[in-house]
Amino acid sequence: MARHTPQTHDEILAAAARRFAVTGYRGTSLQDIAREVGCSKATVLYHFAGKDALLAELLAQPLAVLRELDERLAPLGGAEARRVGAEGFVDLAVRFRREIALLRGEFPELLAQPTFAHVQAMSERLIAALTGHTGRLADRITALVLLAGISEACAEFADVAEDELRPALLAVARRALAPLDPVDND
Amino acid sequence: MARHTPQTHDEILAAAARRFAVTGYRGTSLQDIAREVGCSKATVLYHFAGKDALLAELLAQPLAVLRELDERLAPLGGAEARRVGAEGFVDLAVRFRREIALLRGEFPELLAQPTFAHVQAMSERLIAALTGHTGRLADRITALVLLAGISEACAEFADVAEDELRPALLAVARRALAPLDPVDND
DNA sequence: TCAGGGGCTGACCGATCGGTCAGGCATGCT
DNA sequence: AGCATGCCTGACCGATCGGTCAGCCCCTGA
Repeated sequence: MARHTPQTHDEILAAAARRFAVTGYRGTSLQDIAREVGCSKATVLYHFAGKDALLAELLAQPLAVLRELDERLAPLGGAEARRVGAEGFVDLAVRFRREIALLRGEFPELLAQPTFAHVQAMSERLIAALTGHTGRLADRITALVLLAGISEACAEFADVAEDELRPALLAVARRALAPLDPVDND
Repeated sequence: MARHTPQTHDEILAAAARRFAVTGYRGTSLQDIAREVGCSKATVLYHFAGKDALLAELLAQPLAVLRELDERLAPLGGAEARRVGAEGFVDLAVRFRREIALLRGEFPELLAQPTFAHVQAMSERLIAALTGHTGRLADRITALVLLAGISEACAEFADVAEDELRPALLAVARRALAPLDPVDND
């Protein structure tokens, strides 16, 4: 039953990603992951400090990219913040749609944990950027509809090719954000 | 500790709605609900057949309205289907945003249960209606962005007044759907 | 040849879950 | 008074969760 190969670490990670994407983080037990890999639950916990460590490793790369977008957005304002924010987030969501899928709906609960507190702060700044920092409620509603909608669409259409998903999402974002700042062209 | 009043049923229901909205359906235990009511867990299960019965009763009304929208949508096509679908769903989401909030992200898992199989079918028909039944992938992506985004926005802005939330969401929906069928006017 | 260590395991732990059950305690009808 | 009924409870159940631990197997290098 045992693989006796040092790549077990990666196999566990891949299996966890698959299971999380189907049944969610909470809905997936270490037993489930172990069964999919073909090893024991203890082996999973030998390679990873805990269930949360598994999730953290799976999310490390997309979170790093999100942080980069956050920093890129910091000095921007108005129409440019909106454009860069929208394009940056669509790109992020499309690239890491499998990782987004495995968070499916557990965003609120998981982000409430102190481990991911900075993520919540970043997403709030992203929403502010998408409004062009107007602070108007209607604009914030629009921005949230886009962020949540794009995330869910990426999770749902995980099997669709990037170059088919990305332009469609960009088009929706542009349409939804279009009238926010009429000065904007391009 | 006991209330000894026949309205315990309603108190449990209200407490469950409050807890579900904060920690989600899965994240809320019968103990949590009982503690909030000030009764024992056994009392909760005396008034309700099970945890799922609690959820079913909380969702009964919004699901009935969704079914009504589904029937209203059945004979429609093209631009009219899109308009009625968008307005109907925004109205539904705004009216029952507290119920939507308590599903927060658990939609996929909960709707996967056979109990809610018809809900999934209805939401697929709703997406088809929002595309004007074109069947194009880009249109289906747009529709899903809207459905998921509006749901999440309603959950997030549960405290915003209806007459502030509804027009903002309708505006986003109209903007996002606008170019789908250029023949459409109004 | 044999010691050492990395990889892996079954057995086990305490906690918590949803749910069951027999019985207590008022109240109201006969 | 006696009985039935509705409401509620503590104690308990089996299942499952994430996580721990002592020890086994096998490969490697001295």
